[in-house]
Amino acid sequence: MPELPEVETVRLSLLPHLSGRVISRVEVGRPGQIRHPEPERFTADLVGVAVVDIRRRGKYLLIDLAPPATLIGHLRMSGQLVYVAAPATVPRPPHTHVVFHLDNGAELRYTDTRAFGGFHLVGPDGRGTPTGLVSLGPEPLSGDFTPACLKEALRGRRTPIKAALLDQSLIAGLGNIYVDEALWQARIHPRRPAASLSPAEVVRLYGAIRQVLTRAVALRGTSFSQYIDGQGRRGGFVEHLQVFRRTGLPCPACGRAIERIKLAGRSTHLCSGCQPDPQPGAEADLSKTEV
DNA sequence: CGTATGCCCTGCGCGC
DNA sequence: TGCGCGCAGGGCATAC
Repeated sequence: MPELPEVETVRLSLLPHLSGRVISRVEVGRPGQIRHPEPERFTADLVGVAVVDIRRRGKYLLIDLAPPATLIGHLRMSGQLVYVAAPATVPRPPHTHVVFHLDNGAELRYTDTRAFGGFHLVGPDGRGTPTGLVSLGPEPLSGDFTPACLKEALRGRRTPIKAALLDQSLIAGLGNIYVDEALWQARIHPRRPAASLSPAEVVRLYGAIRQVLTRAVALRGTSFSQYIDGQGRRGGFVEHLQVFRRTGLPCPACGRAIERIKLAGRSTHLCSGCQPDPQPGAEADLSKTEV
């Protein structure tokens, strides 16, 4: 599941290959993945267009083009964007929904088993920009993001801190993996109301978010079964996960078994020793959701 | 406005 | 062994 570190890794791995390349043809095998404009116009408008740069905002990949336009991609759960230098020698994987042919004979292939991801092609007027990108919160790894920013984002929110951190309009780029990891590192229970965090806890959480994301980017993200970067390589952060997908294994800090609960509609991993429950009385309700 | 819920989609793991 | 069911989950529309 590509989150900020995985999308950043895809960006870095694609940039040297795509920069300056011209799109010669676009194949769309599954029109539903083209979100804007209509698939016919999408493919027509991209022919003869050059790639100038690749940026990232949250989990969105922004491919800047010339003449001026931006190809905006989102990988969602299972999307993969892979550069293939010699397409004739590499069979297309199943669920390859979009193929961008380049002027050097290479292909940029978009593969997505669950087909949640997709593309927007947006001109200089910005029409067709995904609503989630318009309302996206601050970049957690930018210099602008400070503990005061985090405190402001959480202000007045009664929703669980986990749900707040997953809300892309509050902070950009965090998903299920890195939220669980950051909350564990900050020793904060995921169910704590967002606005109830003390100033010291906000600072701890801020540091944890920055550190977890920075390390994950350095290790080229986390791979389970789906995620690979633009060259088909797997991420190295899996071995550094402390709680995520480690239900029943000992907490690296205290040795207590990692628990798994359901929260904000997401599976949530935590250590009840290191992350004290805000409502210990809700024990009976919790047991129903624990796995 | 803030918060909660359901849907999109496919592969996989579980239970019988 | 084989089948069917339910879960997994990011973002967005919709409802309250």
